[in-house]
Amino acid sequence: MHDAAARSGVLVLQECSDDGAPLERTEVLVADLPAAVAVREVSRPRWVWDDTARRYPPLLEAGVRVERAHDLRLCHAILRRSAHAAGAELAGAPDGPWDEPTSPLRPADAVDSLFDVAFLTGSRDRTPVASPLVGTFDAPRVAPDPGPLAELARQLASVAGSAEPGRLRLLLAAESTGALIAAEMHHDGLPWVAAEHDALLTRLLGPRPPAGRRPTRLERLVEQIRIALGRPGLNPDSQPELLRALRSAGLDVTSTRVHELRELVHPVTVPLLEYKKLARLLSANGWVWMEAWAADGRFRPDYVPGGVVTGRWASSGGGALQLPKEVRAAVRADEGWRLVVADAAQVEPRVLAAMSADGAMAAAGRAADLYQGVVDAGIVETRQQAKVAMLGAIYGATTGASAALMPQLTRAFPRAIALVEDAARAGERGEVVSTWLGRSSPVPGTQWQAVVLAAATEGAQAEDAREARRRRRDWGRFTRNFVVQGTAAEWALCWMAALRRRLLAIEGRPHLVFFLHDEVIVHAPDAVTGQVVEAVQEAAAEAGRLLFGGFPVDFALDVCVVDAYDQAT
DNA sequence: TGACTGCGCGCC
DNA sequence: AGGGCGCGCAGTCA
Repeated sequence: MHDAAARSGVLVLQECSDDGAPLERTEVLVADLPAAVAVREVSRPRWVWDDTARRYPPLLEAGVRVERAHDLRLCHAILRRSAHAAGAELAGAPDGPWDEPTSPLRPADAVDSLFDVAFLTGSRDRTPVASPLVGTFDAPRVAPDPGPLAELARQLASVAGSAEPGRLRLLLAAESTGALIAAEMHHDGLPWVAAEHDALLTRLLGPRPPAGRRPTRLERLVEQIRIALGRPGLNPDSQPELLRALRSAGLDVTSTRVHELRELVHPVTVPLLEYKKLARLLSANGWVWMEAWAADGRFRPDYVPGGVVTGRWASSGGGALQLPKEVRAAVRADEGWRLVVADAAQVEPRVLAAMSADGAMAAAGRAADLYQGVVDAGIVETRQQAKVAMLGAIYGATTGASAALMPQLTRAFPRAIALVEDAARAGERGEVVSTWLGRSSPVPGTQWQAVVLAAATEGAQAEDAREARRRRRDWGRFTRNFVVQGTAAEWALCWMAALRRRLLAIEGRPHLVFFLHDEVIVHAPDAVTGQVVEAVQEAAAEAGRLLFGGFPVDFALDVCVVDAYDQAT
């Protein structure tokens, strides 16, 4: 068990000038956190706290916005694993309180904790100085049970002593800003028109039925399915039951998947496919979902920054990152406001071109549509081929159309392909790989190692050897994808952070309301949508420069200004 | 009854 | 036998 006090109520303020240099020590005793944050606005403070997901929501409730932060929990997770900082004390430490997942404070608890607040400024040598509230602090010695001050010292030391301090600093800043944005987007919410959603459900499913009953449209489809299969009591929601019924009707299927059902010629296919589609809509985004997640005119998902190993965000509850296209009509700007929807085109190939300094691939990306650029360069014949080949290279396809195109792709983009191949080989050897900014892959699990070792021992069974090869290839595909997906996530974080900073300077408080890996939505007053579009574009270019400096890779965006999300192309 | 797993499908 | 997720349901087991 960890000391709860180590995670409670402590936070730090490192004050910086506009260019990021630490300022002289100023001392503020903080008895009221919201007021203190407001007071510091002029001097670009960076708040250092244990966990944005715990600290920021109550501040937002109090009407306070934080411009910059350092999230000790998220940064700890990155630094502990980063190959660039492998020599640091953080890297070898056993699991501690900073490795625990977040657990948001209830607002009432948060208010109590405000009185535990410590205040800290950074001096020029980056040595933290403790406030009187927490006593004298000898940086960078590490306490056995590191509280936030000791943890900050460890992190700063870890970065400073790393092989890539500049990249890691950018990564930690981007990750921390992402955490701020996640909390703000939850607070502000995605505009959601329940009446629109209800109309859409009613049109597709029929009127809302009493609890426990199917909507009329689904009920009718069930009847047709039962008749077509000659099974009066069939429950199409039960996969085993449905599979048995299909097989005893003489259909040669091994699962109930849509792509397999689509191949069948039988009266059941049309109603069954329709049923599956609508049943999915009902269970994932039906009336029950609407009341749970979008009841007050805003959809407020819980975003989980850093929730995916690659650095992508995850979400918890509400399926925020799987919002189906068909319900996006319910996402509608407020009266007098619009939605600026921006989608970054083919981020992963562009990121790969920049990481590998592959000039030919970057040149193909000079076109707004990178895949078309590949076609125009005469490398493949159709856009579809270009897309399949490129994604296959990034995902590690070994068969089919994608694999067949690999030789052409390798000739055209030798550096890019070498980068992903190297990442795959490293993974197969059990090595760690890293993104551009230094987020590293996990070491393969002990099971993986055991299998590979077992297969390498004298007298291994053929079966075991096959299994080991398969596991190795699987892990290689994971590490291959990790470097690209992870770097794309870093680009997206920088894009969003740069955009957020620009939005703060625009009248009328335009704000981010949605983020989906390579797509953002800004809710903006009608009068400033032009400025917002410009800000989105500038932010994309800035993100490219931040990560890749002068390397000439374009990050093309599709941007549109709409009333409702479904109008976005 | 609740915890867990596998399936299938939504998103990128 | 292409990477990463979350979720709801059915089914299973304790």
